[in-house]
Amino acid sequence: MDTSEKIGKIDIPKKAIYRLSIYYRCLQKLKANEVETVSSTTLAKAAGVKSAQLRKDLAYFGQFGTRGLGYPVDILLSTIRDTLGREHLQPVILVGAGNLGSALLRYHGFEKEGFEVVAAFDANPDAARSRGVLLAVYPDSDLESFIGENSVKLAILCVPVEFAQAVVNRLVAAGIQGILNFSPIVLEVTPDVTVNNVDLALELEHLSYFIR
Amino acid sequence: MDTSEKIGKIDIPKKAIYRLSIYYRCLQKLKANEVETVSSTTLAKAAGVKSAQLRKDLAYFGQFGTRGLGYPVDILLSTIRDTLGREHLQPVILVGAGNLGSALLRYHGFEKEGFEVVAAFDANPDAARSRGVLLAVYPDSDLESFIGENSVKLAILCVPVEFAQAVVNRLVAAGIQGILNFSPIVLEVTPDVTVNNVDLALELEHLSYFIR
DNA sequence: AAGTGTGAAAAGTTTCACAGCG
DNA sequence: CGCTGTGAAACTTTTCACACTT
Repeated sequence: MDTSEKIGKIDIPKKAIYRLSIYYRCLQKLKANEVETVSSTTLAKAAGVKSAQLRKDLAYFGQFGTRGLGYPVDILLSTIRDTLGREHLQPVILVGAGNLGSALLRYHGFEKEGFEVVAAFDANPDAARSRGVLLAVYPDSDLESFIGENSVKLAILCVPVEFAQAVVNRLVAAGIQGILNFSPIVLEVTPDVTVNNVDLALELEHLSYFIR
Repeated sequence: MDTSEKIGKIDIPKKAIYRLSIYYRCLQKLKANEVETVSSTTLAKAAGVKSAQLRKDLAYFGQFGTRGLGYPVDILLSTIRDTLGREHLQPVILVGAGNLGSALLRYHGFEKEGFEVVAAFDANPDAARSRGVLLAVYPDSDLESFIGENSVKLAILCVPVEFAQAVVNRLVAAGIQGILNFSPIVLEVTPDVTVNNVDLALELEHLSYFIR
């Protein structure tokens, strides 16, 4: 029974999944430098973790290291890509093209890492367009039909905090399964939906505790 | 190793400190509604945690609940504020007023939560100014003197990834103790400096694992 | 010799459950 | 009675250390 009945994802620690993304970045850099093999010590140092942790993390989803040698960069890259579900471009929508939202649209950090923001929505599309956003900005009434027709599963949420929960309810009902939430609020969703909170003021507050 | 003294902050779990900020927000809302007392069950629900956890978290830094009644909103608020080191406005600088950086300057999420972004720095201040930033944008050569003269301890870092480590070295040497880092890179700092990473693409990647 | 894979110990967190106070 | 404060149990994650493979 300890041989996992639970298929695939179930028992990889959540934090290990975050680290997988970090490893992925480091491996891309190595590959760009035409490195073919890397040891757990070297990769761990680049990723800012302990080598034992790296080995354990990788072991969660297979054995592909060679003892005495290290890990083949190529194989690790494609395995992590598959594990993270990044084989194909994931379409993403952005809801709330206000100050922060339209900034994110002009910022190309997502595209660089292989996510395509396919559309933006706002209660007032014209205002957003005037903020220098090049992407199509639709009225939020089009949300449901767009999500359905384009099978979008991921959404970035930047609406004002007082509207956040209501918009989330609509997103979830329309089929969104993952939400990157920038509003400082605890969102309620069904258990099959994953919410990731990015709360900038909270991060600063946290820092402020650690400075003396 | 376990030389852990009870000197002030030392042994509150790190995750509890994050939650403290969340509780703080919820309490502010309660106070705005003129609620005077709140039970652990109610506050916990608002914060999205279990009531036992809330009680344990609060107990880390004192006892101020009244059995049978709950916690006094006012006292909790000021205690958390003190614990987080938020008694006084913390000045913050922003380094790298490019796309994301200047967006954050126009976004007022920090000010709303009581942080004052006092200055911005960029290798090319004119370009930043043209992005509609109202705050003073200084050339990055002024960093060290500004930090020294204004005793700034917190910095938001939005420079391109290839410059990030070099800029951080300068910030740390100049006396910065907490860094909110938006570059997708693992920064090396001395142990007395705290780095908080906000890696937007990484958050999306993480979500992408959980959708099926 | 170099470096993975992994059980087992340690450390860190959360949850339980209930005594005890107002 | 209602609700806090908290030891102890349960669970999660990290680290250690070493057998084992190339």
